[in-house]
Amino acid sequence: MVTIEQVAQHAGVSVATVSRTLNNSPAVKAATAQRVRQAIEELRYVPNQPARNLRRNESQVILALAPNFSNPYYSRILTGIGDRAWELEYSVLVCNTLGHANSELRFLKMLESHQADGAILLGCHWDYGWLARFAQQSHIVQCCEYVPDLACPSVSIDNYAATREMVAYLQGLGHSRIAMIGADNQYISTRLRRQGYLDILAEAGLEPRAELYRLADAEYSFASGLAAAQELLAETPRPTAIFCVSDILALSVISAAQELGLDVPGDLTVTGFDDVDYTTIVHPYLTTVSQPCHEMGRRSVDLLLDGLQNGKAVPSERTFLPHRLMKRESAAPPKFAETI
Amino acid sequence: MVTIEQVAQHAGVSVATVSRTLNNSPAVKAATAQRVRQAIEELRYVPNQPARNLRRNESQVILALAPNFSNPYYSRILTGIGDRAWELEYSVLVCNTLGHANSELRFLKMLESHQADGAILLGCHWDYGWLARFAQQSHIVQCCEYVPDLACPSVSIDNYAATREMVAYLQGLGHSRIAMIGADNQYISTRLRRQGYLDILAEAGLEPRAELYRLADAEYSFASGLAAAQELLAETPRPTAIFCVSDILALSVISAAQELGLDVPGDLTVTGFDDVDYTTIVHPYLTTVSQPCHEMGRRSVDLLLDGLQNGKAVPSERTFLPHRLMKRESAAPPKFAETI
DNA sequence: CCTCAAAATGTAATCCATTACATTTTTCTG
DNA sequence: CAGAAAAATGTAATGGATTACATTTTGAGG
Repeated sequence: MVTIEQVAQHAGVSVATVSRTLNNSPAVKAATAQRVRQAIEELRYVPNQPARNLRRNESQVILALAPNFSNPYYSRILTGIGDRAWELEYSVLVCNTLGHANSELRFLKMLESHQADGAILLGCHWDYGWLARFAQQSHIVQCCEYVPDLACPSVSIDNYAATREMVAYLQGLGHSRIAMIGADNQYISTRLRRQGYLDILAEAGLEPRAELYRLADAEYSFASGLAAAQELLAETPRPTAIFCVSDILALSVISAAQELGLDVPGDLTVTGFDDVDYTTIVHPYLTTVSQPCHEMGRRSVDLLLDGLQNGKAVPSERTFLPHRLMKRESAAPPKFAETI
Repeated sequence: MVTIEQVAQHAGVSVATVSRTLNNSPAVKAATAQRVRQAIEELRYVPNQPARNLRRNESQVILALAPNFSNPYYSRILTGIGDRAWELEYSVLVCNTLGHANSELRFLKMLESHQADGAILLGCHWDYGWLARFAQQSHIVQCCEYVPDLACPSVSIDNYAATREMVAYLQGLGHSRIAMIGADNQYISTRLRRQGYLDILAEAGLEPRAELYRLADAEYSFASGLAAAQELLAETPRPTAIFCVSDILALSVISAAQELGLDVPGDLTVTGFDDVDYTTIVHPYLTTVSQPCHEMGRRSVDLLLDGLQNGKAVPSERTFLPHRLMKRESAAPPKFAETI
């Protein structure tokens, strides 16, 4: 292995000069730098990054913890993170936690052992005391979700506003019997969407009915969506619209409806959330809320590195990025306009 | 920061003893180890991993290069890689190359700079001389794809056999006008699937016709599949079955068919490849070839670490994992059985 | 209780780069 | 051209662990 020492010898300078040349220090004379660069070239020297990092006490690595990056929603955010990190010459360690606390803990310990400089958390659990500790001691940014009272910057959309907008849109189409499929998890997005749904109903003078609010499992699985949909569609009178907190759930509702011979959107309006790829693969194309996933990922990186470089700027700044209502084919006015 | 020295002092031993305790050396007396562990506990000491790695000349990190991990096929393999690495206490740096040569190169350079111990390549490009160099100097494993004459182990399914099986199945259903949508890339899988298709047609005494073989773009995009499908469906006589080299392409064919008022599988049989999640979200459920993605990922890690530990075992061993024909709804006998 | 091998522990070199501080070289001024 | 300031370079300490080798401790056997 070629070391900096050998380069120094070959170029007839000291290791300090080689190091300075490597780091583009202005203190090196152009001619000397040239000689050093040539030596590097000739010996095919590649600096040992870990050695450098040890000395500088940094790793140039950031962690990205996600429950499951097979989920296209997360994978798009991770792509954004990866792209931005690439531009800034950082590496991203992607950690599939599967929502397991011990996975999250083990990955976050890499911060303590100096294997990573900071972490971006996508939809991680926060019921553990140790997370608050990490947030204090390390550089952490939350993406998609955030814990309200955690001193830790976050990037997300305004889930409350987006939900109100969507449900208001459905009301505007003439729907009044609007059901919702939420999810059995503690995410702030889930809570805010539920609140948005309830509030806008209330504002329209509609009593929210318990039988029109169902839960899918924590991971928004297709199967659990199917079950919830079947229950909702068995109600009489049937809801004319179902607002789902994820696109997969919306697809499961469409599937359940078709199973019953119902036409979407003719007999039933269905809306999703996130706007992942497969919302426009088969008809009816899904009416949904589009999140700027890629940008959210990029922003998280910027926020994290800001903190790393300038020493933890604003501790718990909340960044909300704009969402977009994607009006497509799965939502239409109800067949028999109801009177309110 | 707490260092090993402080632990040593606190426990009344030397740094060597602390280090040995950390690494579970049998040379340490049980009582001493106990004292050391207590000191570690009390001082909340966490070893500096980069320092250790520098000394040991390893990083405990492996690279996983993928063209695009938003693609569910890759993301499932990456999940397998991540899971196995997690078990073996390795970290995985996931690199989204987008198929760009300079991205691949920059990531692979992390091997030279000792930031990673080895790399797993998923469907990367191989037209560059430097890749052969890396394969020689570093520990690399190919997953999904492989370059025939590269001395580098690989894990994949037998694409040739799988394709023959699928096309034979279609022939068995009574199809003789079987079209294919391939992809405009140099992957060995693409080549082998094409060859399998051509060979089995030939063996059935059927002249392969150029107008029944179309190409989607290199990334199997939905849009390019749509275009190819439209061309194929405009042929007269129309093919009765279309074999696609990816599930997304198959979905695009179904979409194109429905646009023309054709029923799948009534009027047209469509098959995919890979068996990603969304093959069973809407009807008709896709008949396709299932790849053991998760296991392929896990195997790649094992193969890589074998090489790392035992110093490059079998240089270019090819591992083929079993695939499975998933007979579902999108394939059926042709409506008007043709005579051969 | 002595001797000696085995077991346990310690000392110091090592991994490879960065950087504070010291030293030399260059440049500029009068 | 001397002398001082500025620029360029060098020396050696440093980061935090591992480990070869040296040393001390322990315990068995006589």
